[in-house]
Amino acid sequence: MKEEIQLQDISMDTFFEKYEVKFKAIADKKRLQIMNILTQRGAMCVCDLAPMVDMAQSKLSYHLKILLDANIITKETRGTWSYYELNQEELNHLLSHELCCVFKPTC
Amino acid sequence: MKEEIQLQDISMDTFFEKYEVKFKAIADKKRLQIMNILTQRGAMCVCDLAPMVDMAQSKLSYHLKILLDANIITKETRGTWSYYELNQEELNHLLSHELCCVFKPTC
DNA sequence: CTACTTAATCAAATAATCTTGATGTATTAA
DNA sequence: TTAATACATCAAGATTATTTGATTAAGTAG
Repeated sequence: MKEEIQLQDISMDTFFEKYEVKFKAIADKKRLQIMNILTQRGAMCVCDLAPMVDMAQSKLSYHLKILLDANIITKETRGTWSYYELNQEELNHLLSHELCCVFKPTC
Repeated sequence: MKEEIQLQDISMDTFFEKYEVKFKAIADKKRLQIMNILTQRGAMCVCDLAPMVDMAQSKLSYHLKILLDANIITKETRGTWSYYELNQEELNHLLSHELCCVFKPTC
């Protein structure tokens, strides 16, 4: 019995950690702004996104990596360009329907 | 026209800040664990919650304040006890239906 | 009143995150 | 080949967040 509870605790802990990463990724006004732009424009490369969010390239790459690691966005490299896009499925699992128009594609 | 865009930008900025606070509040495994317990047990006082999450009182109060300030939980003081409870309405506006059983009351 | 319980808050120490400018790598264009 | 563009990554410093133990305040019980 004790082992079962222990096992349960461990898996819940892993579960909480997983959501900590995801919520942490979207818990930033700049990253929410990035998500909002990707909601409206679809896939975008870093060089087009940078002026829209008024960020230096290295800073934008840093924030995009956080969203990417949390599986909030996806990345597709074509030539020397990297195109980033919202991960619609992931966001549907995470956010309310209400937030659809702002932070999730297909409103 | 420019003023309108400016105004729009300012309000979007406020909007992103608001969600930054809310997502930051739930972007922590300990606070997610607290929410999970409140989901299962309903309103609880600090002294009963503390041993369940294995936290010192001051630490738990700190985390509860973050959730309270973000309107994720509500507080009701009775005598010397403070009872904390999930804010169901707020969470429904924020999280997917899927997360209902874990982090939101009434599954 | 005194002792005890509950819980908020504070200050200091520690830890985590973010910003900045520079550097490296790959691709494209001349 | 050379120059330019796109973007990732790094290291240092700056900023925020968290933890800890102590203190305070308010309520309760004897």
